[in-house]
Amino acid sequence: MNKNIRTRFAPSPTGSMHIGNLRTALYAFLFARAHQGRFILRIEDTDQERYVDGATQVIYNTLKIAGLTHDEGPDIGGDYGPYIQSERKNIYRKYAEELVQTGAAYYCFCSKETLEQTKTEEGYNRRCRSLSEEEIHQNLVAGKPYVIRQKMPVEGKTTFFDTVFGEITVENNLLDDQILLKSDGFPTYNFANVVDDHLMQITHVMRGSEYLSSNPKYLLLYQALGWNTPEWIHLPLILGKNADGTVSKLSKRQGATGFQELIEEGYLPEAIVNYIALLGWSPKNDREIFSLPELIESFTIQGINKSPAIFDYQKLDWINSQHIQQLTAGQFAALAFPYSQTAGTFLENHWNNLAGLLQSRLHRLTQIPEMIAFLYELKPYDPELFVHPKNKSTKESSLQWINAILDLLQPLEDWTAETLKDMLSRFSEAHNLKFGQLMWPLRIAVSGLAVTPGGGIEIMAMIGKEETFRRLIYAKRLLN
RNA sequence: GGUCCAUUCGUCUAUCGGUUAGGACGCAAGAUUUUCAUUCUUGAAAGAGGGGUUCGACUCCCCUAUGGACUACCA
Repeated sequence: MNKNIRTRFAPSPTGSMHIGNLRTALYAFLFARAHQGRFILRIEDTDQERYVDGATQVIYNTLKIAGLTHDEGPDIGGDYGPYIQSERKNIYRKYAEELVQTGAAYYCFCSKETLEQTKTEEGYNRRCRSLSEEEIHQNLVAGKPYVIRQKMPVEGKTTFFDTVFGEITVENNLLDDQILLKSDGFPTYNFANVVDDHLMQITHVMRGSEYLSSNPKYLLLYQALGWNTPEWIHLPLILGKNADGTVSKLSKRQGATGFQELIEEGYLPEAIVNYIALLGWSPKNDREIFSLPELIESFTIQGINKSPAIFDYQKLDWINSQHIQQLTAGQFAALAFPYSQTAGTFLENHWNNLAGLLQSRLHRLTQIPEMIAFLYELKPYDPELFVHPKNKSTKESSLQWINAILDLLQPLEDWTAETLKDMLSRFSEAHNLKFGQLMWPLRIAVSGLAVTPGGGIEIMAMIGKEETFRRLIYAKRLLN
């Protein structure tokens, strides 16, 4: 085991944290932790136009909530800082100039407009490759804006090795002279990334496979600078399913794609982490439910898959329900309570009881309000609900039993689930009734719903005697 | 268009030349439960197509098809 392993997560502060980015962070984190290595956070804010205020804070928050703690970063420092690229501006210039000196890069004075116009011409962006020393000098002293471009070899091939995808070879003449340093003095991602990964001594570079096709350029850059290359580990993409059944890069249209949005939809952070870990990685056994420490224990590079994965909300729902059920009753009650805040004090008295009923039937915390709304207010319902063949329940039998129950419970003082259960089961025995035949109409009457958290007795106990009678009488009228 | 990559049930995946191709979500049926849910049992459901290599291919090679990514002074 190599204890010097260093991985990094290098997001751009552009707003919300996309699920795909979070998964990249997760894998880099898991790999570092699994090998007692270090996990570094670096902010790539080289695009002045896309900068979003407060976005860096979103990154910190997301990593924190997800449990992906970093060992070095802008907020906590480290030996290889600064960890924000905008604060490293002159570092990139130095290396870019060095590349110009060694002939691996060159000044380009073409304006964006000229390039746009000549886009169809072959080699349109290589015009400045063959500028004479004199021309370059003149342009420079004239203060003409310029960028620095990487000079790609015109012949031969470049081959690199990726741990997941294997050996990949491309023809050098297909590589374009990408910009390393922009005219505003900032580096491009393509350059800053290479420089920083080297300077920060990153040993394993993990990133989405959308970068696979530009990797030859990075290899050439490492070679031109005389640096050793890191191990490249490209990750399969996460795709989403469209309404028409086609598949494309996961986007808003297909549902929540940001970590924060998923949290708002009622998913637990540990469930989201668990699910995205499984999108593109497999533990090679049948296990599916993992905590973060368990993921660290199981994670291996060999388990990373090559083919893209489609984000499936149904499976996320299931994983979320599993994590909800693993919560202790106390944890769940505390977590779920804010979602129950739709009405007054009545609920607080029964909250623990109700929470217990909810815990095993939830996929998302946000389902709580709709599931418990009937407790506060009985909505008008269809009397056909009383009909349930499996419980031998008809509208006639329902009316009969509701009448009988009204009489039976009229004198009851001790209105608790235990007593109710006791009285009702004795009643059903005495009348030679299947319990369901009695309970079906009761539950419908007190809830007005076919599906409820808890059975009729629990509901009756929670809403109290007075409300129970009010609802039973309402049902009676409905059935008459 | 060009380049690169990918292709096992609807979805996530296991299989690293020899398996009745396994698991999970979802779906269906059944059991349990005072309903629903939970839990349990069972079922339907897959190697894109065509060529090779091999005693033997899901697995290796080639072609085709399909899908995706890249092709920015964005990352």
